[in-house]
Amino acid sequence: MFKLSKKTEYALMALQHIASLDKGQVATAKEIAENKLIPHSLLAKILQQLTRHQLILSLQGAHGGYALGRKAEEITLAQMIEAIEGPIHIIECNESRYSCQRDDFCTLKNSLNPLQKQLTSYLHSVTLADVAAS
Amino acid sequence: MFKLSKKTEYALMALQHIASLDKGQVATAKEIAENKLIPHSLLAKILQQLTRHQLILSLQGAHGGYALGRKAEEITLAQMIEAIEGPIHIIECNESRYSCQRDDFCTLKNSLNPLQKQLTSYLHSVTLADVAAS
DNA sequence: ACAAAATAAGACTAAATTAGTCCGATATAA
DNA sequence: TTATATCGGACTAATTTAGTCTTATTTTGT
Repeated sequence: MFKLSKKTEYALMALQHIASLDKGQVATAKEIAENKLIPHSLLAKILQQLTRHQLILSLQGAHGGYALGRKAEEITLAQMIEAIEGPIHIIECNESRYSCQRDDFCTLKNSLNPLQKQLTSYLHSVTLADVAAS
Repeated sequence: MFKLSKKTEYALMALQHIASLDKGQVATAKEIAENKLIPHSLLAKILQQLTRHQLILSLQGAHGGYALGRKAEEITLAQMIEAIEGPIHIIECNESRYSCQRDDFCTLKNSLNPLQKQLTSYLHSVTLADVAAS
């Protein structure tokens, strides 16, 4: 499927939420889950991934929660998606460690290269600030 | 995953192959399968789908096979992908019959609309002629 | 008429991915 | 020291994708 996963959708919703916080505020996984109707323990996992990728930062313990890791203008859509789904390759043979029996004659990779480039350059050009504005 | 399925890859390979035929020639599923290293019975299914969507036309019986249904310049990448994967929607809530509990407050759809539009307009602008040229 | 070579169609199985849950550990504020 | 969080990993269930198999139909050539 040429589609973002539910996890990614949830991640984007959560990031929108976190981006809307006032400076100094944090949001808990529970708050976000209730606010956006996302299963709490699934969202918890997603927020952990975003934290590992440093899109957000976490404060542990009571009164803990999440805040943006950097300015919304500096978080690209590409980074958000790739934090959850891994590197974006529209076809499998674009992946780094992929070796294919068709290597010597298959031209699909070349044929779809423009699409791959178009897409990734677009995803790098849109930021959380743009996404959150809507 | 933000990726084309194997079926779609196979479809594109097959279309490239068929597009390269001389006028009046047809290619059998078996030929294409051997040429592109695609499982024969899977490819057979894929070619049937492409036929139903009229991207190619089939000649049944002995000496039968497949040929392009119209000029390569008139077959868009969008049509090829959608013949196999169905309508392209980067998020689920863009789908026609999707109803969502978050409808009244979720802005994700709006936020990602530019991406959806960018992508589909690109896919409609590229044709099999472009794809086959590589 | 009949055999051979194709496509057509649908049921079916297996593998992989996605979605979601649960639990025990750790961190921190009050 | 208790309550409230995040962290991390194992686990299960559901869905999608990939691929197979079988039977029927179409068409050509003999």
